[in-house]
Amino acid sequence: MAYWLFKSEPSTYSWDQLVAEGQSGWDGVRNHQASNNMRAMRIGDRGFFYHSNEGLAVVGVVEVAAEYHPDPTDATGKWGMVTVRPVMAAKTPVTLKQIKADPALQTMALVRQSRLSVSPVTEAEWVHICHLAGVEP
DNA sequence: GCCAACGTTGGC
DNA sequence: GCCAACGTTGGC
Repeated sequence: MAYWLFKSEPSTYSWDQLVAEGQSGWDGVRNHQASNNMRAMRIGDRGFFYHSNEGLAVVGVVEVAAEYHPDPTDATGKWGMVTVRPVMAAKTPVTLKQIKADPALQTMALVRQSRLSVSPVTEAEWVHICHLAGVEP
């Protein structure tokens, strides 16, 4: 199983909306690196849901419910998306500030490539952040 | 194929 | 609201 991190601006699409809807296509990604990360996802992979711009924290855990398939919002047919569903909310959101201050998390793509909206997370990073968030890895 | 101009993302 | 990082576009 692999681990990932999905960024979303809460004003555009929030954790609460995902919980309310039960699942969602991760549409709108128009960046090759982010798109390639989604291509590599398999059903059952887990990801952190991160609020960017406002909140600036990991707020929940999601699971990949459908692998890479066409993004209906893309008229060109070139881009795809995965479908995710919420697994559990973070008991304690893990802020970007915490992550940046944590020596064990400096190598995270979130820290090193701040503009990448879908990024990989290592197992060590996953376990570490789950502990900070108060959820079972 | 290079690079300047421009647009977007996202932290501060 | 500003600006750094970075991707894309278009002229040459």
